[in-house]
Amino acid sequence: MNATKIRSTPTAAATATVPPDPLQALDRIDRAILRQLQTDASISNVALAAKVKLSAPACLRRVERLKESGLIRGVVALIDPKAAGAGMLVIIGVVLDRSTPESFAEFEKAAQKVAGCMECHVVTGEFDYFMTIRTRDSDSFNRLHAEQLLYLPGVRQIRSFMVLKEILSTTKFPL
Amino acid sequence: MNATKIRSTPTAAATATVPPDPLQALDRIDRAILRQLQTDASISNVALAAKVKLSAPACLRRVERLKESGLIRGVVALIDPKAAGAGMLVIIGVVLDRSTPESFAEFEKAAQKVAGCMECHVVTGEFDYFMTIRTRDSDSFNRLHAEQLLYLPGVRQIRSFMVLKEILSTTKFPL
DNA sequence: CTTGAAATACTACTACG
DNA sequence: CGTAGTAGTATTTCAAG
Repeated sequence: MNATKIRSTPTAAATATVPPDPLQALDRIDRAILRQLQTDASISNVALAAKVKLSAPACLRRVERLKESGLIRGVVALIDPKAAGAGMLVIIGVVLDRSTPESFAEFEKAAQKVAGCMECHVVTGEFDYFMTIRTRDSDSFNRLHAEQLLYLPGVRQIRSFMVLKEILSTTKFPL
Repeated sequence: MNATKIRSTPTAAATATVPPDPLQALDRIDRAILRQLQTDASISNVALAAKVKLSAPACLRRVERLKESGLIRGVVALIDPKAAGAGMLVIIGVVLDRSTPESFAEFEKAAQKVAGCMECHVVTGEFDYFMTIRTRDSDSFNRLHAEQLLYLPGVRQIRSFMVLKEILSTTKFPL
């Protein structure tokens, strides 16, 4: 009955400089909503409301609040890579020649334009960047490698890890 | 005017054993739909129809066909990791002790249960697996590392690459 | 095989208690 | 938060290209 109070009445810990875990600050219903929308957001609001045992307007208000709060970053359609003819995934470790701000900036600008680049991250350790690239097959990757990757600015070394099997690839957040 | 014919009249190349590119087999409108839905799928069908200059029913039929064909794998809400208190991303390279089917199977089963594991892939090269894990901060990752990662079955070595900056992280497919 | 116009059923959304 | 009402949308039907 006062489960919703958790949202409206922050605890002492929640008001500290570093909130412990924003997701834990949500009540059971909000978490159920997020679980559902992360799995299938094409569900209608009335159906969602029924699932979480709430009236439609109340449910809609919660969804809108979750969006406005920024917790829900967006609602998107996911395309199946295989069906789209890009069944091959390659993870690439990149080492730059020089570790200067200009070198990093130049590389990042170019990396984002690489066809099929899904992720690009600056990392600690023996690599400067990790990128993941979706492409069709080894032929198309070889072409991409020879024509684009090897010409990325400031690159000393590129190491490719071909993905043989995708065990897990999710956008879902643990709740 | 016969742009739509591409869908209904496969070319000789498309009937070959390996279709060249399923996305190229789509007409301009289907691609516009996919572009929009990959960016924001919370748009109403009438608004989408207006954007692609089609009547609402025709637009809806196309969307449904794209879903039934499997090209659209699903529509989901994306949660902002930072807002969810999991602003830290770590990429992990794993080397197994033995390269036996049992060893791989056992590891994969356990790896999927690791809290915050977003991706897990078998790769070629100096690692057996790459995993990406979302967690809150270095403290929580350290805990995860000590309590879960080090106890994954059959692991010889784990190398962690902390993500310092996420340059690009997209679910969008190039169209 | 696809489209668009009209009609119906359902849903989102608002106002209010 | 829920109920009731209104506005707008999804969905079906059907005629036409």
